[in-house]
Amino acid sequence: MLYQSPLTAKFHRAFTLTSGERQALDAVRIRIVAIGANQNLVREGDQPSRCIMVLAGLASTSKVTGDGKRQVTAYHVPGDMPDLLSLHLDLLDSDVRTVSACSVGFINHSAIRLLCERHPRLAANLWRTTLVDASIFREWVVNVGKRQALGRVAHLLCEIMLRMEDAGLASDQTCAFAVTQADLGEATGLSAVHINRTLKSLREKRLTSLVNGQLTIHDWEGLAFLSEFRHDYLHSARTNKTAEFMSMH
Amino acid sequence: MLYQSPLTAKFHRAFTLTSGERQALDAVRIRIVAIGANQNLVREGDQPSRCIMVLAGLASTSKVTGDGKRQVTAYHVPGDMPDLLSLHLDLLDSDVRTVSACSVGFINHSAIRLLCERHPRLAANLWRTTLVDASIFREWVVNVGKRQALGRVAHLLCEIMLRMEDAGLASDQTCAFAVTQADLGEATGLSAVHINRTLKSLREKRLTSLVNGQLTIHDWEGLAFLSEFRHDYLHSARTNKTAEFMSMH
DNA sequence: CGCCTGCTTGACCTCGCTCAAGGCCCGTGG
DNA sequence: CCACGGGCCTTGAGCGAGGTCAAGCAGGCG
Repeated sequence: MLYQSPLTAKFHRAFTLTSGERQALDAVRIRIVAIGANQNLVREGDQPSRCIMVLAGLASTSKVTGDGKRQVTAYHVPGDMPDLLSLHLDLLDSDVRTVSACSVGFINHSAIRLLCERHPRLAANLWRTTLVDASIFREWVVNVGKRQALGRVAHLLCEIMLRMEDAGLASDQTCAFAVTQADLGEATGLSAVHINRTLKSLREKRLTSLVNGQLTIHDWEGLAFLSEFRHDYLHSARTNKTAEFMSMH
Repeated sequence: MLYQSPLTAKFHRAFTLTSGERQALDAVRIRIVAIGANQNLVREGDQPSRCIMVLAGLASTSKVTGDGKRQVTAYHVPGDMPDLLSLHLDLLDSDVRTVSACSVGFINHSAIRLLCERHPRLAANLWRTTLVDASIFREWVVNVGKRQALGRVAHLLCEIMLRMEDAGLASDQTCAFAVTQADLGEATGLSAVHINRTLKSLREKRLTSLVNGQLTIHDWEGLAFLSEFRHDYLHSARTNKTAEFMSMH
């Protein structure tokens, strides 16, 4: 559908909207801005009065440790709302940054609050998206805590591919993933040098390749096996309990 | 207040309840059960129709990796609702287990849904608690991803102490924390042997001691400095934006 | 053209793992 | 009452995954 609000599109992917919901979503003002790579969108300690929605490109949530190093805790693909949590938490505890050049939308908290008050099903689904985010955080704890380098990187690549597919941005096991090897190090808790050797190994095993910001998975089975990847933690929008439940009313 | 529902107590700690809210909370049926240590409360793949609230003891959320090892992704102190997410996610992606012997309350999803529909402020605050959980997950990613053993263990101990304080269960820098060294290994991504050496080192530095299931922090400043501990990510209930905002209406 | 960013590879080192043995405490049964 | 066994804690020894440092290379851009 042409001229559909990105917010409408996000919900539309999850379940069938009523006309009232659709109208309310389309009515939400979104200020769209283009931003270059490696820029802060919001910073730890900020108290924003609006939320971000990634419309194009790749963003990340990260924290800086005492020695100036950065740990990425999440990547955000188009459709994600990285700081939706600022709706209920007074202070942000992480930075949200662009990784590649991005197009982002800014949505005022007040508009989202109104939406939640008037449309409980939309509220429930926004809550749900933050729960999926939490589920991904849990998997990342496992990833950095238990897997070794090869599986750890492989797991991350599997996740990115599936999430890009869900967002309709992958085809033929290929999607954009414009990260540097140093970026991957920050996300996996490995050094950039070791990321390089790990990617080389994955390439030599003919599992996957990451060149020119394009991720291609040549052997999904092999990569998933190597990384013990189970997609359940992504709670893919295709099976969406909240929508089912609430549409029973 | 005597005979107050644990659910009421949880919210009461966050903000001042209206009498309607209080009545609704007190009316929620909670089935209370005592369970021994190291028991599953719910399992990965379950589709529960009720939520757990920890009333006494220590629980954890964890996942098992292919080689049978376990990674703990969160600890739960009394007042926490470890699987509140099952309200909106169809399948659980983690196990929830008791660590020490626990008293837990079971609350039906239907009761919580009713509460959320009729009392938006309670709904917002439940949402908020899941956002705080997510914030803690993020910090755990940083902890396992970037800090080395000494700081990693120290950071965890700081977190536990603060959360137990928030729950009103710590005094004099001492609280119950009935974990084995193997448990701590599963939570930090370290081997039990190395946990032993790390705790020894923390003991020798006169920072903290963990004996007989009792955690004592002798030098908070020192321990926090060593682990770069910043408490902001706990979004302590004392400053609670949601409650403030919604009571302005 | 020169610089800067990112990729690649080698050499060396170290933090934390594994394996192994011994000790302590406590519950159970002879 | 003591012997035994099983958790859990403790410590030593050796090893290996991954970090650090360093150098060279390729490509894009002012």
